[in-house]
Amino acid sequence: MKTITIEGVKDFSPDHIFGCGQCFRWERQSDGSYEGIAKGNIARIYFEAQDPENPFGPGTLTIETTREEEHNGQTGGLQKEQEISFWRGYFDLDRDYGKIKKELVSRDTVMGEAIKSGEGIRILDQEPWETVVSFIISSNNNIPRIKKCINCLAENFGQRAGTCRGKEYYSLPEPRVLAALTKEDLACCRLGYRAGYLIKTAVKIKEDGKEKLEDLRECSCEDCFSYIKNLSGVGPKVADCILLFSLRKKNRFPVDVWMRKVMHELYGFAEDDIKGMSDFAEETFGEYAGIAQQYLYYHMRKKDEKRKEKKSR
DNA sequence: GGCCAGGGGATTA
DNA sequence: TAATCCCATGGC
Repeated sequence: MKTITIEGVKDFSPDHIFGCGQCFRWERQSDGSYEGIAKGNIARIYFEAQDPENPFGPGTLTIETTREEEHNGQTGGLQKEQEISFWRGYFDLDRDYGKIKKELVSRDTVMGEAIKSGEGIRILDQEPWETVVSFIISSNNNIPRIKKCINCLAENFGQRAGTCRGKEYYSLPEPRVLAALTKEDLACCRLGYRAGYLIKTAVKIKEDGKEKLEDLRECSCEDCFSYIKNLSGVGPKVADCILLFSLRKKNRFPVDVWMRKVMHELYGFAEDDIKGMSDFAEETFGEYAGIAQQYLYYHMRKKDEKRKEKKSR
């Protein structure tokens, strides 16, 4: 086990980051830490603010990584400096979210309330292939089941990445592995009709190369969108998620049922006016529309939880 | 552009 | 027990 500590981290809450629907491979532990895997790196992470009165002020981010010697994954054998730089990138630590929050609040009145719900949200820099797979599975699906499907894929067809506190971790299968499978092979993962989309997309990515997907990060939004949207099982909503969560296009504004709810309730849009919502986000939030989306999404989820609690009492 | 099937499981009525 | 919902898309 190796421990990395990064000091002076602001606007950081594991609950907000891992709970805002952007990722599916991290699980909350009873002590409030999160355990999961990113780019083949197994880790347990926790955050402690310097001043408990100011939870979103500067604090220490601790990352415990476990890697087995025989495992020679993509980041295997990295020097400590490189490892720190990987996690800094993954947690988007070089972006000043405090400044972004201030800007968003100044441009819009509803945002203030939304940001208060998820002050410590950050957009993770996830692997494109994993994000493509995850969000194809996410279509018309709920988060617990999406997680189950992804874990099942990794455990049955992925590569063993190591163990953390007794739990075995697997990376997601490579495109060439998925491309060689049939719907019957995938039946154990209960992907439903998404299995066919996944196989078709894996064949396409295998042909084009996984690097093509990574290279899209350097391309324009338009080029990214048209390539990603062309994959089987990817419509405009899923494409926007992939652009925002892994291709670093922070201006994308994915509109799902929750966003429709929040845009309807707090901004007064008609529930099916997705175009109006997107245009409004682009005009109002501009380059930070994706980050604004995360605050709004998390805010709505929180609000819904509270509504349910009230009902059950 | 509108409509409906696709899986399956959890939640609600 | 039945209906509804879920971070939608594909195909007609």
